[in-house]
Amino acid sequence: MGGLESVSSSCFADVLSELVDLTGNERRALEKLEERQRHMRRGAVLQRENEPCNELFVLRKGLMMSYVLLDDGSRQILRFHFPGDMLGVSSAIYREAAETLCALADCVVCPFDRSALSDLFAEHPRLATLVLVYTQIERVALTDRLAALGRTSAKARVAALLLDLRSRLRATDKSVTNIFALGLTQEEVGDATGLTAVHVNRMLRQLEEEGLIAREGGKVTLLDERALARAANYVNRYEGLDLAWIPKPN
Amino acid sequence: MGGLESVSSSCFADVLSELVDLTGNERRALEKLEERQRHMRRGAVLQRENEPCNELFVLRKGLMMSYVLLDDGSRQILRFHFPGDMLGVSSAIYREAAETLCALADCVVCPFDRSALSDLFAEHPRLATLVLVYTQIERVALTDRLAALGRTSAKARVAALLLDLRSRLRATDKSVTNIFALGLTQEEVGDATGLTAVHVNRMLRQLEEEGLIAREGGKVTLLDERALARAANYVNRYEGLDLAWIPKPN
DNA sequence: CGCAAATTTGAACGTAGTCAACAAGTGTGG
DNA sequence: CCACACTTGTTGACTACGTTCAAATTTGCG
Repeated sequence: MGGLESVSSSCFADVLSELVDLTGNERRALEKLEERQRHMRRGAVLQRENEPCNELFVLRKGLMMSYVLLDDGSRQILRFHFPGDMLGVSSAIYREAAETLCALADCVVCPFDRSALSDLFAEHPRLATLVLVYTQIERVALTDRLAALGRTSAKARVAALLLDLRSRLRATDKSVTNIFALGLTQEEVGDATGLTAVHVNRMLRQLEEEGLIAREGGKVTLLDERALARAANYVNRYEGLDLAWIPKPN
Repeated sequence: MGGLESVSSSCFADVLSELVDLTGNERRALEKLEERQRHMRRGAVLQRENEPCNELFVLRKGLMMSYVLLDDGSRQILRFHFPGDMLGVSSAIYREAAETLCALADCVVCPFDRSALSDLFAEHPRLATLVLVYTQIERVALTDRLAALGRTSAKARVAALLLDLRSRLRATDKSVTNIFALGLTQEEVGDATGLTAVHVNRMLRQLEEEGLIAREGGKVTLLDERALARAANYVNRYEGLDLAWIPKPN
């Protein structure tokens, strides 16, 4: 995908360094979390809801999702995960995982022990603050989706998903423009937006008929981002941060 | 409400000490976050969406909620906040608040500066881990609601709200039984569950007709908690924790 | 007591779900 | 290379859950 990728030894450090400049020591400490690697095929499950989970992960390559199953068999996708994301933090505090982690494409993940987190914080308190900041950005993304599911139309939710996926794809791959492969089935889009696959199909068609998007060969083109964002109540949560209060490294 | 309340000098420390035993030093450090107090009347706004927010808060007394407004004017309540909760963490990382914090009853809150968090983590790394654990319990509660809004019926959402409110009330006040005042209008229940006030009313009536709850004088009685939990896919997220990996204090 | 807010109920409507059938891809093994 | 199975996408007809609108009633409170 578009030339050489600079392969850092810590994907998570790359994400955090978008927030503040990291010191060499901090980088090296983060690299320890990604010493081990595990390859996964599309469809493979890394962690299953209600099963013991002793590890956390950094996603190094690929695309994953976390979801829960309700007892009528329906599925709610909670979050899509991109390279550099830390996975399984919320499950790590329970005896049994709160959500399932599943690969949507061939992936590379780096597993690490829960205690590695406390160790990290003990030696690098500023990283503790940054990890908290990272999890809170996720929290705001989750509450945005909560509001979307609770209070917006089917069309708005689908539009919001398209915008969000595109901007998160671009965060890891600058070459992504307004045309991209979404890499999800309509069923998966439905499970993320709280809709049926049938209705997702209708909403995509409607967005297409209104000239907001185009579709061809599994690729989506965002034709009118302004109108999409308006239809979707979309806010990019990676902008507008204020981290000036985080102390300089010692 | 039911006798003398043990007034600790840090409500948040009380919450964390449900997770692990705190040292005297840790407690004293947490007390610093609650040195200042501010009283608020029911309906008062502590922080408004899209306005600058320089502070975080610990809720010491009362009941609050956080919500967002969509541009069609509808409201989504994100979370109810009880004594001992830390508020405004996610907004503190932005220049402008991501959500509004509003008092549902007369409240006492303790404001503190964002930098107090980094300072706390620098001196007490174990508290950094505990704060992370605290925010992740909240995360799981949010994803439970995300799944409820996306995939469950109106009746299930209302039932889940009743169960959740009761168990969280009881967490701060052990005298709460299966009968309690919910302290919310049906409109507020609707804004939390993604329903209209009218439909909330019908769902409450239906739960009543089915013998799952009783209502009288603004108080709700949970008559059949088992059946309610079944109807609601309810999981108590304050159980099942595993924090044995957190190191002992030095 | 009198007013405003909250609750309750009914009727009509509309968004999204369900069910079903078919088309278009996608991958596999013969 | 094709036949086959299987997943995914597409479309239509019908259903139903929850909304909207409106009006009456109850509750809380100054």
